[in-house]
Amino acid sequence: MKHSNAKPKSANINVSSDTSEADDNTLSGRTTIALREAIVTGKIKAGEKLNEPKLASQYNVSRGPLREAIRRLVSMGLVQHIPHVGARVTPIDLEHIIELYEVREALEGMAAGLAAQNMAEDDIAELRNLLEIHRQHVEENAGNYMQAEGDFDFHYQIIKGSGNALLTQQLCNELYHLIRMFRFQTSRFKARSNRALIEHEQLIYALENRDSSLAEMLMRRHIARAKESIKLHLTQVNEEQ
Amino acid sequence: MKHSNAKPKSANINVSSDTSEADDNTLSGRTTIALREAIVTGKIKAGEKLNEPKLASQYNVSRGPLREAIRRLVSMGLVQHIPHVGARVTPIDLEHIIELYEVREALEGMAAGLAAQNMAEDDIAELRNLLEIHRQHVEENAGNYMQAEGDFDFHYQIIKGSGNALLTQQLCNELYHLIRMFRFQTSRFKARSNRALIEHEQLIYALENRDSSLAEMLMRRHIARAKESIKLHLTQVNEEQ
DNA sequence: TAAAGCAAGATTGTTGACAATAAGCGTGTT
DNA sequence: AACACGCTTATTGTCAACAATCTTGCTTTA
Repeated sequence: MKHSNAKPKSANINVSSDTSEADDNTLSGRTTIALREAIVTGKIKAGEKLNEPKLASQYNVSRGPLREAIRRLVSMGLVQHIPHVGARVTPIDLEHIIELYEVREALEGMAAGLAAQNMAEDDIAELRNLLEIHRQHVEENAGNYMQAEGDFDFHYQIIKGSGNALLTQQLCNELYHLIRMFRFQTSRFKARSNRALIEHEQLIYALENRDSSLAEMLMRRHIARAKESIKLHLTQVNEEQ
Repeated sequence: MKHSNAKPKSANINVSSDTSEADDNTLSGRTTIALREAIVTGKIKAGEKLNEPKLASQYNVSRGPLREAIRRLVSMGLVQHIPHVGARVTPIDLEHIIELYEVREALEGMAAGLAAQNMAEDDIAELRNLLEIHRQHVEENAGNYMQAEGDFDFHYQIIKGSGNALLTQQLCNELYHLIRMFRFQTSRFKARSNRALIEHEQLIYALENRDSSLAEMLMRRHIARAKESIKLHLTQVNEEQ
């Protein structure tokens, strides 16, 4: 919720509004969101232990709701839990990231293909607007940060456009925050902004023409390229050390 | 756990052993498994409400562990939960099933492609044994029930062979039980046994030849065909009513 | 000196009671 | 007679205390 202040309004329409979390007006629900954001943004660092009594007093709740929050984050993959030992924030290494991008490639590829079949004309037109906003941002700010969030909006819209609720659930509620966490941890690597814009434009073209297999192929390549880019950057970093 | 008694040993090596559930020696862990099986096998019917005090006394646990079990099943998609209202077993309709098979097509397609690259020779050889066992069962029993469980073993092995832990987690721990629940509810439609055997054999061939794109394509078609078969059967049923 | 065992402390798992919310039912009003 | 309001009851959400388990540091022994 914090980072959305500085964003342009139109680029923020759907990211945090329809994830069915605002209406969770229960203590454990709110604690889940608060804890999740703390972990994703790095306020609680990767590998750090989650001490129940400590965190409970910190968030002004009892251990009950806090435990429930932790379990939900476990099911998202943000936290690892060992019985009778405790929970700690999932430490992410290169291998995890690659696995994540392979799953995204499969899932979002399918989503793009379905979106080409099912997405409403208006929603595709909306994607073009989004693309223009992103283009402006890249030109103005030399493409950092905003681009990442804007990129999410773009993917988000296409996933929703697939019309597959399970697919949307898996990507937007489960894996989404894992991706966010990773991006926060490796936010030093931005690049690929212009390239991504071109790939997004091609994708919109495929959607407009209702070309399902092309849309799927473009999305898969788009994500596969991002994966390769990350692999390259991160292995370089490892070699430096 | 019940159905594994009658199965041949080699076909049961990995289904319920390495899902990291046997070692969850905590009350909530055991309750999760018990409740999950009750839901999957239909002892608790689809759409039925989960009353916490009632179930707690039924499973001889307090409400705490039981609530935790329910939340885990929610994250698996087996149960739906509304704050301050309660939890009920997810009612499955045709649309849900189609969505599930689309996700499987994407995920297992990717898994097959990766398995062609990463799977150990011995494990591929083991698949051939599995196939022969299945073939015998189809011949002997005119292909019912066993085939479904045997089919799982086959897919299970390939998914694990992908070497992608996240992919395996998503399919074998999250979606797997949703598929099982659906199959229990629609167990009247068996068919496709011979066809499935042929498709499995082709898939093994692709894996043996390390042909990644062929393996992916065959797996996707295999699942897409199963989807179409179900769609056909279930729409027929609806028309009858 | 190093390794094994033991004991104290801290942490997680579990329980039953209390508070808050929603559903169902009856009554009263238009 | 139908609708709306409020009360009762059942159910979920939350809490704080208790039990079981693990970790840690120290002592003891080979």
